[in-house]
Amino acid sequence: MPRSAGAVVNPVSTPQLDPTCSIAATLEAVGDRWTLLILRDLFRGVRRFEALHRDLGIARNLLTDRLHRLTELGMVHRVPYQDRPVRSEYRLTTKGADLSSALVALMRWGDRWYATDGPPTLLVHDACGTPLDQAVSCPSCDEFVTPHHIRSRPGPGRSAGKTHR
Amino acid sequence: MPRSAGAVVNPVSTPQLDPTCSIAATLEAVGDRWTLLILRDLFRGVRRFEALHRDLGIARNLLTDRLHRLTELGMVHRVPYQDRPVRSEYRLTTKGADLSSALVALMRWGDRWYATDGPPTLLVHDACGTPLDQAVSCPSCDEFVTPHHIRSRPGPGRSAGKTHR
DNA sequence: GACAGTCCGTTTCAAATCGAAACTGACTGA
DNA sequence: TCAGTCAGTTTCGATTTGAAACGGACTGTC
Repeated sequence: MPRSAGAVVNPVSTPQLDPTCSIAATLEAVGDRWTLLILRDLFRGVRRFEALHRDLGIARNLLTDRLHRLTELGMVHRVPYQDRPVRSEYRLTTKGADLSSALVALMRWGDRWYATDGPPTLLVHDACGTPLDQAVSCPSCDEFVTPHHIRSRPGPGRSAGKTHR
Repeated sequence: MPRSAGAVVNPVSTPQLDPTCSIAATLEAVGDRWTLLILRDLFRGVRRFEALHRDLGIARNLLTDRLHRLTELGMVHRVPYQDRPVRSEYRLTTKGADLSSALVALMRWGDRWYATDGPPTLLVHDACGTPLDQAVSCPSCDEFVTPHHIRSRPGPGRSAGKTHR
C-alpha cells in the first residue's frame, strides 16, 4: 500500500520510458485529465492546495494524489510558507517549468479553434509587449519550418529501425 | 442514448469553450489518455482501425469511441478505401493536423527528461536534414524568448478582468 | 462450397478510477 | 468557547476502462 489518498491509485504509471516514443513517455507522466491543468495553475501562480481545489474544481483526493505524483516525478516541489501547522505551497521545478512550451502549444491550438472572439489570453514579450509566436525552426537554414516540411527519423535513442515519431 | 459502443460514454465532454482558458478548451477536446496517442499515430501514417488497435493496444470499444469523437470534433475524417464491405481509414483534417506543434512540444519534453540515450526520434528539416528546434519568439524583437520573459495578459476573447493563462 | 483469415466494429462484465461529501486535525482570531 | 481556514483522508456510489467474446461482411484457398 504505497501512498494513501482514499481509493485513489495512480491513474498513470511512472513513465516506462517507452524507448520508441517521447510523446508516449510524456503522456505517461502528465497525460491524465487534471495534471496539465494543475501545472497551468502553478504557472499562473496558483500554488496552494485550497486555491487549486477552488480554481479547478478537482476532487480533493485527486488533487492530493496528483500533487504527490508530480512531486515524485520531480516536476513540483513543496515549499513551506508557515509552521504550526506546517503548510506548504507547490512550486514548479525546472523540469515542471520546462513543460511550458507544451502548454503554450496547447493554448495556441485552443485559441485558433475555439476562441471565436479572439484569444482569452495573450502571451506577450515582457520587454516590448508584443504578442509572441511559437514555431518550429531550422537552426541551420535560419528559417521557420511548416509541419509539411518536417520529417522524422530514428534518433540515437533508438536501436531498432522503424520510423516512428 | 447517443452513440453506441458498449458501456462507453464520452470521457471528455464536447469542448465547453471555457472562455477564460484555451488550455482547458484544448484539453476538453483531446485531454484524455488515448486521444493524443491516436493523433500521433495518424501523423505517423497509421490510419486504419486494426492498425491503430494493434499499435496502441487500446481496447476496441474505446478506439471506436475516440475515433467517432475526433470525427465529430472535425479533427479527423473518414476516407473509404474499399467497398463491400465499406472500409474507411481515418485521416487528419486541417484542424487535427494543426495540433502537430503541441505534439512536437510534448515530444521534445519527453526527449529532454526521459530519453537518456538521446531522442528516439529526430525531427529534421526535409530540405537540409538538420534537427529542428521549437521556440517561442518575438516577431518585433526578432529573437527567441525564454519562458521567464513571457508575460500573459487578458486578450480580446475575455470580457472580465482576471489574469489567467 | 466449406473453411480459415481479415477487418471493423458491438456487447458484456468485472475491475479500476473518479467525484462528492463527510470527517479529522492543527491551528487562528473574535 | 466558538466559528473559520487550511490541508488533507476516508467513504462510497457512479463512471470509465480493459479484456475478451461475438457479429457480419467479405476474400482467398483447398
